[in-house]
Amino acid sequence: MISTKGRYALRIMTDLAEHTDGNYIPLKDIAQRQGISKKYLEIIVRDLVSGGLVFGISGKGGGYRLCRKPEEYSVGEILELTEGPLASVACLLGDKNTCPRAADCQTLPMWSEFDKMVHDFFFGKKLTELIAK
Amino acid sequence: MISTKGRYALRIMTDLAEHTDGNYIPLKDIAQRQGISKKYLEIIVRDLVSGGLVFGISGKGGGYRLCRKPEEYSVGEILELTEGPLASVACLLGDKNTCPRAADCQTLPMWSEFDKMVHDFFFGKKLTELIAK
DNA sequence: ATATTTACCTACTATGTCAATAGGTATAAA
DNA sequence: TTTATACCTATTGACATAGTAGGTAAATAT
Repeated sequence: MISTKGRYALRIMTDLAEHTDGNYIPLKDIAQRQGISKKYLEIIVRDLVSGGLVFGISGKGGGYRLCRKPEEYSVGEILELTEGPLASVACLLGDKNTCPRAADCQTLPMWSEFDKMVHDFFFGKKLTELIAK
Repeated sequence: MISTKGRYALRIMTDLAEHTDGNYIPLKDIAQRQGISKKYLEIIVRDLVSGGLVFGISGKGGGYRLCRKPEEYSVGEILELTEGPLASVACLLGDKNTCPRAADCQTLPMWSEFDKMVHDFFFGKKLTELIAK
């Protein structure tokens, strides 16, 4: 289940993509347009900044801006940055934490197949596809 | 993320499917074979019984048995029974709880598309496909 | 009858995650 | 120097997860 964090992150990104006009967009505006608490968005946008997806500057006239062109972002990288790995089962998370029963597990192949499908879906989907209405 | 409950439920079901020989299979055996605490499996198998997927009888010689033929179970119904709805975002859960912004939401169509893909994947996958090695 | 094996039931708990809120500091422009 | 913004640390209430503990009821074998 995708949490609010990832969903809101996506809405921040689409909002920024739509309101790009050379200026920096203050978070207050995004919060208002999206109807989400600005305080909560601060937490989320921080991840986007530290992950190098958006750029922020302080002070009057400050705000946020995308680092790249909207079509160069995949939904997957936005979700992974804010939600953590998109793995569908814990068994597929770490490389070293592999379950001792992995070799015999009858369900593992299905989880791998599912995981690949999910990964392909979200990393194949570009930010611009959400905006184009 | 699929939790242990759903994953273990699936392993109970495949175990039952593989060890069907006319007799009832005690949970103790399943727990041993699968290396999972029997106490915890009790909780999970209860859902399977009340959901009508398996049948259990008490007493010596008792245990559990599938209600249908293995090929008549989908992975999806097993997961939904034990994990609850497979919805990927809260927005898609209730029919009445629909977000007031649904009509304008730019991300909702993607979540719907994703949801359908997940649903099709798990409901299209039969229990027998996990066993066939 | 009684012992044994099994399902079935209720309750509890430790840990962690989610979805925020609160209150502050630093920075930059007017 | 005021104002608007980003940026930072800490806290909280509610809920879910992943079990554990200890019992009762039912059915079979002896």
